[in-house]
Amino acid sequence: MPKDDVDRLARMFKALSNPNRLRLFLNLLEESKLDLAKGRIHDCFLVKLLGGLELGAPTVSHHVKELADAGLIHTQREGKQLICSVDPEGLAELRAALTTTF
Amino acid sequence: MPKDDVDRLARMFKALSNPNRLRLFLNLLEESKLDLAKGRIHDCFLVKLLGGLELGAPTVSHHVKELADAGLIHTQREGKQLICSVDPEGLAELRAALTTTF
DNA sequence: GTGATAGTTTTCGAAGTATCGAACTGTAAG
DNA sequence: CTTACAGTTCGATACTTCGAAAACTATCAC
Repeated sequence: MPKDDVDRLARMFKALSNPNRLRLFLNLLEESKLDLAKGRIHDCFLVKLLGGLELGAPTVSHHVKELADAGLIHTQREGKQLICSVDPEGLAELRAALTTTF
Repeated sequence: MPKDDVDRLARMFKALSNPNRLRLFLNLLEESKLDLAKGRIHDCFLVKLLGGLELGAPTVSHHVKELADAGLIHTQREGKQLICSVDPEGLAELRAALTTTF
């Protein structure tokens, strides 16, 4: 595998290496799953993603940025709120890297 | 997902978050794949896994320990050498966490 | 025993990370 | 215009991590 690919992969894994950040991502993933039942990709407010994590606003903002920079989630403003969604391509890359005939 | 599970997952991701360590793991994964053709789980010397990585022995030793502690690989001594193999359960956990109906 | 090989432990400095509080920037509502 | 809300940026602090050098341990060959 080319060095650049390994580096990008490592960056994704790093984004998931912090428990709080991982929780954010898993919550979003779970929301996406639920929402697929309704036939569309789900978007989610930040507040909703926190789900009991006791973190300050600046910290959350930082974590969301890390996930976005790593290519794992997508964000967009909608009025006052920030809407997050899982980036399907990033997720697919992760899964592909871990998939073997093993 | 329970906090303990999230923490253990985060630890696995952290083990893969360093490019050099990720390369070690991917090399081992690749070796495992090749060897499945011969019908057994593959073991591999450290030296072989390095594959051009320019790292000192202490650094490699440290990385291997991190991967083992995270539950991603299994190690055992064989004479002078250390034999590494992928831990199938750890790998399965990772994959399960990233697998959705998404 | 000696020497060589393969890996480990300890320790260090440089660099990076997590979290927070305070101050700031939109955006919507009144 | 003012207030409140949602998130961001900045700066500080405490902590972690990567990689290396030096010294160590364990194993094999002689």
